[in-house]
This record gives sequence, structure tokens and C-alpha cells, in this order.
Amino acid sequence: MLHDPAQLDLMFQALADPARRGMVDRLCQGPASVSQLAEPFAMSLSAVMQHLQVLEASGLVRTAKVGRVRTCQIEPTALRRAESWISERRMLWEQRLDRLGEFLAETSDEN
Amino acid sequence: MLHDPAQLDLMFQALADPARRGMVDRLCQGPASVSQLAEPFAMSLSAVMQHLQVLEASGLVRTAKVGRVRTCQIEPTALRRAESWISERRMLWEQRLDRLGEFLAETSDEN
DNA sequence: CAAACACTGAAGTAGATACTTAACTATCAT
DNA sequence: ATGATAGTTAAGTATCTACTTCAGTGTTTG
Repeated sequence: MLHDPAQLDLMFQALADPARRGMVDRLCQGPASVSQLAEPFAMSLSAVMQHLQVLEASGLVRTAKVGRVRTCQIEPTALRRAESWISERRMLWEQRLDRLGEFLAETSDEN
Repeated sequence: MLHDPAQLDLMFQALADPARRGMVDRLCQGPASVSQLAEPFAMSLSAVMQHLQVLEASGLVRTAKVGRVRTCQIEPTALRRAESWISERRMLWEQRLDRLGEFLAETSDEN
């Protein structure tokens, strides 16, 4: 299941919202509680929780509760999966362009 | 505007659908017409067109019409933008983990 | 123990998404 | 010119998404 479609759906969907990307940004600085995550946003805590659930379902964020505070962390393996899906495609296309370039160069050599 | 939020929204949203990722996959093999793109899918041509519009709005695909056939191509710069957003975050987080590792190593050295 | 804190869950709503069908418009081949 | 091809547009619909408010549940703290 390298590149499970359903998981890619969840991951890219999770990244397709500025608030959730903001939370990912924040978590890249280090772990945070739900309220710390919520602080920069103008939305209710409840809304932040829902975004957090999307991030967690996508595998991008892992959370754990200790006492009354839930601490959230980035899960870098998920980021790597998304990144590799994109980079595989980009590289494929760029190789194609390279081969095309070589072909054109060879063809014009023959003049 | 390096990493314009609105554009990232469109790009990740575009990638969050298996049919659209399938089309991107197909286009990585080389350019294709709308009907060629549509061929592997069980949906109507109309639906494919709508996915194509999403891909084009996101900047991932560029299309041009000659005669009655519209030819579609990958736009690698868009793929690179999405990839770099992710890789910047991943690297940030991994650096953080490295520093944490060093810190722990130093601390235990002092015992 | 009481109040404050940090979150959680349920229900409701406006708007976005992913389709469908059907009618239409150019272009190309005969 | 006729018909087939390749795509386009519009309208409708079911489902999903991103919130909201409000009423909880455990957990600390004074």
C-alpha cells in the first residue's frame, strides 16, 4: 500500500485548508496544546477541534491527552508520503522533458 | 507570494481526489486529449471536464485547443510549489528532532 | 468542595463538491 | 451537405465541509 489512494485523499484534503496548514506550520515549531493551536485563529475551539480531527485522521498529526490537556505533534512520515507522491510525478515528467530535449538535439544534429 | 495560500488551497484540493490524481498520473506519461484522459474512468465526459477545470485552476495542468481537440499537459512548476511547501515543513520538523537528539546526547554526556 | 480550565459532543446550517442528464457547438471526414 | 467526432454549457441533486452555539465531562486549583 505504498500510496494508498484513500490515505492520499485524506492527506491532501487536510492540507487544502489554510487553517489546517496554519496548524501544521505551528506544530512544525514544536508540540502544542489544543488551545495553543487555536489561539491565532478567529474561530471557535470546537471548529479547531474539528480541524484537528481531520489532521489526525489524515495521519499528519498525532495527539495524546495527559490530564486535561491534549498535546499535538507533527507526524513526519505522513508528510514524507505526500511529498514522495508529488516528487515521483514531478520527476517522471521532468525526465520526459529531458528525453524530449535530447531527441530534439539529436534530430537537429542530423541536419 | 511564495506559497500563496489561495493557490495552495486550489492545488491540494485538486490533488485530494483520486480521479484527478489519476489524470495527473496519466499526464505524467505525456500529453493527452480530454477523451483520452476520460477513457479509464467510469464517469461522464462532463464530469471529467469539471475535474479538468479544477486541475487547470490549480495550475497543475495546462490545456490548449487545436481544431476540435483539447490537449492537456502537466505544469511541473505547480508540482514543485506543492512539493516545496511540504518539504520545507518536513525539514523544519526533522531539524527540530535532530536538535532534540543532540540535546539529549549532550545532557547524558554530562553524567 | 467550588470555581476555573481544557476540552468534547451533538445538532444545525450555509455553501461547496462531485457528479448526472440533456441540449448544444464547433470541426472533420465522406 | 451529412453525419460522426470532440468538446462545452447549463441545470439539477445528493453528499460533504466548515463552521456555529450550547450543553456537557473530566481535571486542577484555591
